[in-house]
Amino acid sequence: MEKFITVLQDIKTLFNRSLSELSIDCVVFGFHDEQLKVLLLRAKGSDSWMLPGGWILKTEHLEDAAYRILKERTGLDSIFLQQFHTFGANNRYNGREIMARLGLPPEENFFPERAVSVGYYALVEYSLVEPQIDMMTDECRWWDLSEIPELLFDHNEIASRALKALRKQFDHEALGFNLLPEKFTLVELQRVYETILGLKKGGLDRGNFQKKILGYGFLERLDERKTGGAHKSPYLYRIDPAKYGAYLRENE
Amino acid sequence: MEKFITVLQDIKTLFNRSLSELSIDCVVFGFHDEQLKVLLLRAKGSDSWMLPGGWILKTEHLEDAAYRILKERTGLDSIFLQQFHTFGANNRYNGREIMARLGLPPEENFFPERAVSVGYYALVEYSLVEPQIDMMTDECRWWDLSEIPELLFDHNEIASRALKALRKQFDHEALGFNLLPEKFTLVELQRVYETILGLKKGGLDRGNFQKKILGYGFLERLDERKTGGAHKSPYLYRIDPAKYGAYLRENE
DNA sequence: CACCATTGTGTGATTGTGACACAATGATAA
DNA sequence: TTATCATTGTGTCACAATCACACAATGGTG
Repeated sequence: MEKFITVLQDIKTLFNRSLSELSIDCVVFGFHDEQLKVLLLRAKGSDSWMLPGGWILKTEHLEDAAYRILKERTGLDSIFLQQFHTFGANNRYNGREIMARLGLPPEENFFPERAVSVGYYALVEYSLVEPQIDMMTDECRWWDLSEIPELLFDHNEIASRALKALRKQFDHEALGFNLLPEKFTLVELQRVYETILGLKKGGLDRGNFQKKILGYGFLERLDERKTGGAHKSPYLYRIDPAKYGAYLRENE
Repeated sequence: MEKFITVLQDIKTLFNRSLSELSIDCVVFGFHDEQLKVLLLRAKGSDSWMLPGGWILKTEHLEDAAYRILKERTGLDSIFLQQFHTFGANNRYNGREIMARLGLPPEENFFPERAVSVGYYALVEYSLVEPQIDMMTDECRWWDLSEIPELLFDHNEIASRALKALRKQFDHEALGFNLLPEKFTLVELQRVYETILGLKKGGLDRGNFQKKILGYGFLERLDERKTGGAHKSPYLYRIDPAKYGAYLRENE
């Protein structure tokens, strides 16, 4: 139990430098094994999982806080990050109940009475992420989207709204490559779209998908091909930053 | 100057019952004279205008607070309301500077050091609104969207992002009738769309517009027609709530 | 070196959208 | 009463976008 007392001290120090009524929660999406993944943290000394999140320093821009929190959890600097909703139910969580679930004495409750949380979702390249715990957690790892357990607070709702917002944005913007390495094949990109849209493998017509994506005009076909499969080897593509910038300016 | 002292007392009382680091700002859209309008407030004893907004009671759900604030300004109970962005720049405003602009002594500054604001936009029926001032303001009235002056705080940015969010949502959802009376003609609805999308009168093809809107299947054509024009009189339509509900369930 | 899974690319059918046409009809005014 | 006019309700047609499918090309496998 001593370790919790140290943790409590650390948390209180951070808390005093931060806004007390507002927090940030992040839904970090990754893509691996043809599956959409979400980064979750296991609260210290418990079996309860939660989204990565944190507080906003008193002098810190909201968005900067979100980037900082993500950097702390993933080690990544440049991340596709999108604010999608602010969660303000007055019963979003019950500090004493959470303390109990964490095996801590409820009367020591350090969670603020009430906190509103700004939700962000992030798209990251799975292989570059090195999940890192923070002082409130014991474990940080990827979960399959379909296997997310019951989470602390209102984090299940936040995660499901993030997915909904992501799908909506996917319908209108080209974002899929944020989840892939720098070089990728068009079929890999197609799997990303199928997974996010909730379709089965091959749910999108390959020919039509390629025509559509290439029609955007910001993908650059490399001379390189991906080898290793027992079949014709596909071209690798990457984003042409200049053309992608032009595309964004025209369509945003 | 005494009146400000009373006001300060009232504000402090309210402030103590509310969250201190978080506020709400609302961009209220109305439609009149084939123009999109926004509801603005003039700060007490000054020429500076601002968006209607307010604080969230400590026990109040964020969304309930938004509805309450809108009810206080418009007198309306049932309103189309949409959260669109949370504004968290660390320099969103400077309390002392604002005090000066209001003709108040900067050292009496009662604005909190830092506040994050949740932005909502509302669509209301213009004719039903009775603009009402609050204790911080002298005047509340509609402004033409194109004539919005320089506003206090970051309210110009909030208003312009609200419009952007509104346009985006209009592209994908049928919302126009929220700005019209219960019964309306299809051409009236067309004017709403043209205005919001920034097109000129007739910018949308009448025939195609009607086919598209009626294709949604939730408009009910009444036996009534709108008379008064020196021409063939158009049918009146209204939303069929059951069919609209079904439409929302299918498309949301 | 034949086979296979998959790729690159094309084609024709279907659907959706945009531009336009025209008869029908309230009000207006001779 | 009736001709006129602006506007409405509705239909047509061309074009573009999307969809479903086809087939030759090819890297690895056995």
